[in-house]
Amino acid sequence: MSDIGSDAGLDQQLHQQIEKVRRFNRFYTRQIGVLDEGMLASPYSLTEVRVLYELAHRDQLTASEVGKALGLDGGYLSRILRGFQQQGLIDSTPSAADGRQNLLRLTEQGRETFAMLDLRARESIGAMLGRLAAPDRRRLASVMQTVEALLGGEPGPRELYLLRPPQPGDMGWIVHRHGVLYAQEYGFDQRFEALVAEIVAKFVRDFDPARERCWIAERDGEVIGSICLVKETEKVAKLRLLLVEPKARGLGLGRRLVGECIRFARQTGYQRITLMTDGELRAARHLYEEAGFRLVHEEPHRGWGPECILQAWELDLN
Amino acid sequence: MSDIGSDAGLDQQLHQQIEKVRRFNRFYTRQIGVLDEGMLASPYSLTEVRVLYELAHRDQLTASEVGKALGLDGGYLSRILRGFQQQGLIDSTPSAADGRQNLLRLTEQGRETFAMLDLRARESIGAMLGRLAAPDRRRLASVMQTVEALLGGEPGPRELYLLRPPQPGDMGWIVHRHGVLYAQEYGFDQRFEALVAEIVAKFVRDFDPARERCWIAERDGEVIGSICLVKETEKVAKLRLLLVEPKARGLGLGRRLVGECIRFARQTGYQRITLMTDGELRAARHLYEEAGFRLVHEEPHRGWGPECILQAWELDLN
DNA sequence: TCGCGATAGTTGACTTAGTCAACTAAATCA
DNA sequence: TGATTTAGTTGACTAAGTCAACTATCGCGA
Repeated sequence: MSDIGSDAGLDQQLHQQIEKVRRFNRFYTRQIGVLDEGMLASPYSLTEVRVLYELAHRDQLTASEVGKALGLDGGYLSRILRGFQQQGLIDSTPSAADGRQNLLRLTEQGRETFAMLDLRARESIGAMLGRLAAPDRRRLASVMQTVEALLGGEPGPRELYLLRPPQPGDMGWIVHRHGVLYAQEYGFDQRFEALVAEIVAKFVRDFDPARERCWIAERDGEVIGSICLVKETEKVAKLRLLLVEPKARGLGLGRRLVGECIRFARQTGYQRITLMTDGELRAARHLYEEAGFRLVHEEPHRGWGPECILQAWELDLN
Repeated sequence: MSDIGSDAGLDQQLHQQIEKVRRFNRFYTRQIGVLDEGMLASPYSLTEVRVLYELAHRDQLTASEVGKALGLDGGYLSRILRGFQQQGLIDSTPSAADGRQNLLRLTEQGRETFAMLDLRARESIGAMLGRLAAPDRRRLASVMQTVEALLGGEPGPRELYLLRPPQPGDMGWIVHRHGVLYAQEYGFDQRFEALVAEIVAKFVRDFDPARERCWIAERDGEVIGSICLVKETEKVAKLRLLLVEPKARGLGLGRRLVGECIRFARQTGYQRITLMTDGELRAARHLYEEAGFRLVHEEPHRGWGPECILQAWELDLN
């Protein structure tokens, strides 16, 4: 998916964003420093506190697990743990399963010590939050979650996707995303979005559950695609509102959606499916051809800003 | 720090917020660690890089100013600066004004060295941002600024939100959020969402730029509210599609939106504003009353699932 | 104008935090 | 069975940072 263009504008925007992030990093480094200051009063170093944290939150850990979790040097960690043991904060029992390992757990005293440190950390953050008004606090928490979600977003091996019937909000989503994506990619204006809104409204208003259907594709709780099949006449159905989010392209979702429509149309007794599309939509065109649709008509159209070519496609279901 | 009320609820909320902040701190500490990793390859320690940063960004600094800015120990800093001087990165000239001070500046070579380090830092952040889609990047930058503003305790009147004309996608957003929120709060079904879609479509189709308007409220690149004023007759305007996101309540946004509409209606020469609302919407009702609207009619309605009471309100201008 | 407390900067002695490499003992694999 | 890994320990080392004592200068008030 090559982006719109490598404008100098885009580039400059990225630079500004980088500067903002750096600024934030400097700021937050200092902020964390201030918050950690409280820990300096305790006889434990920051690293030691983090080790205690790990031990308090997962039981029966081995030294190497702690080391891996925190990225610590083995030798360093070994000494920290010996110190803890001498102070009676942890006890270690040789693992039955593996003679090389020791299983570590906080003792009662260790638990108390950690609780005290934990409380202090909470207090220091509580004090920071206390300086904010309640709505600002809420906002801060929510906004921090946003940062985490945006950056932590391990794309990883995610679920494929799920097709489901529409729920409240989905119809609006269809309008919203059509508006955004067609503006971005073809420069269509609000009139196009309004047309989609009308189509959607009509679909819901005149909905015939026996002969019409809408599918929403969802992945990780996020809508990533849509398609509807509506009745045009008793024998002819119309495919509408096909959309696949750019970030969900390449999953075969488009093909799947079109496939569902065709299957449903056959099963419901239609003899033909029609659809309208814009000639510019390469990916969509490819999908339709692949599914057996034929281009039956095209004409220029100029109602949404830039001129485009409206195409009518048909598929006979014999 | 005695809080507003020692509700268990408030208290628990604060605790959750504290946990979120701590979680964020752990997360971001690691994040910064990853970003700083690149610096490890250079012969300069993180502190040294920060000192160079200060020197590069403000000229004619004295050692103590740098020390204060970064919270460094004087002795430590003194040695770092001597090192820089020996490597030819900075030169220091005794201050004419104060014989104790030395004015520090980067040499040409120092400037080059810093540029190299700075580029590396930018690249590492650029790589991080590069993994995000453009809108997410914008959002991240903006949200980080918000964290900074909230914690930096700039008492200055910071930009709470921004009102702007609609862009592609916004109309769909209005439909989407109406659908979701009214389903959540009143159990309305898709027919309500469809009605909103129709209203929106009609608004765009028949839009009269001179006498109609729509405002979108945005915060951190995220839409948080909307309102439209449409022409009903030459003398009567209708207020529609007022929505404030739950998480943006308490900012006075609703009042502001209604206020904008009234101001615009006056200025445009309307003599009356009407609106329809549901009797259940307490917050909205309060807003309208406050703005001077009177309830002129109500009747039960049952087209969107649960029964509700449709109310007509009016405001005479002047 | 003298004197005193504060500030700018330096230096030596020290601690803390963390790294590296060599080692033992147990586990795993071919 | 022997070769290789892995868990954990230890000693020697370095980098990063702190602390306190010191000199030189400044600025202010008596």
